[in-house]
Amino acid sequence: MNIGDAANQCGLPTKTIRYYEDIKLVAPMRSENGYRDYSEADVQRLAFIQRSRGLGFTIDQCRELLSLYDDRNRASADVKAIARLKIDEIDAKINELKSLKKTLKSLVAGCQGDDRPDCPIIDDLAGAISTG
Amino acid sequence: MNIGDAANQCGLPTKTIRYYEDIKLVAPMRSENGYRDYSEADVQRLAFIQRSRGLGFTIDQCRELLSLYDDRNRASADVKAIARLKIDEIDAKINELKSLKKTLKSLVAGCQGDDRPDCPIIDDLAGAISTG
DNA sequence: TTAAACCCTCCAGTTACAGGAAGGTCAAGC
DNA sequence: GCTTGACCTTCCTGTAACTGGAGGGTTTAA
Repeated sequence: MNIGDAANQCGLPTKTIRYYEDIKLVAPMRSENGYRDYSEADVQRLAFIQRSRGLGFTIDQCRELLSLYDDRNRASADVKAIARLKIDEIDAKINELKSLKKTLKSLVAGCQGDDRPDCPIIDDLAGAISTG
Repeated sequence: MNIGDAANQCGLPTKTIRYYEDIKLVAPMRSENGYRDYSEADVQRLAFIQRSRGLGFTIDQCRELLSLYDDRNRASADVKAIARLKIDEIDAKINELKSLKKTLKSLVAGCQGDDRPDCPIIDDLAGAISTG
């Protein structure tokens, strides 16, 4: 099938699919007219990538997952390890964001928020010791 | 002072400082030998950016904050609004990550994690209906 | 005088695509 | 047979916010 139909089936834009071919995640056949020709397996592979990306895996992690997907003898422990790593990454990111939020909230709480120029947020960013 | 000293004082790499000049966040004088020459005000400005970036503000938001920092007649409400916006963005990102984490955790929980190929994580990514 | 430690500009690479130009192909309708 | 529009192709550029490196000039200390 042509790239447009493949795109409809896997839920990825054609641009993205061509990009994935560029970086060698998928390798469809070519028709005589030069058009890409996707098999069902190709589309499933694309859908696999789409879901993995949606879960926050990077392209490199997708590549690793794909090689496990391809490997009929893989150990499920290998897959689990990658997923666990991702969970740890997500946790770290969440904690970082929480800490940022806390700081920002305390700055916002200390700011009058009126039409006067007095602003502890700016003072803090400028390096002054905030009194809040 | 030269860029190296400025870098030490504001906590940014020289590469980054030059980049900030490129995108017109700071505009130091030049010495006769062509070297950048930073005033105390320049360094404070750089430190301001460094703290803002550290709090997760984008460069564009930093630009906005800087214009408020420069404006002695600004309303603190304007600053507060930007900070609030950032808090909302952070909240959205946290929620998204939490949801991803939840999905991944349930997948990991369903996976045996041994040396057998049977793996519900891969099955799920491949689009099969997981039995877990 | 020479070596190290600075400084300069410019170019390429990073991540994961998106947008657009310029052109070939195909199916439908007149 | 011809045109129109919807496809498809490749190639180039841009995004965010830098980082690394090449190739070269300057300053400072020994």
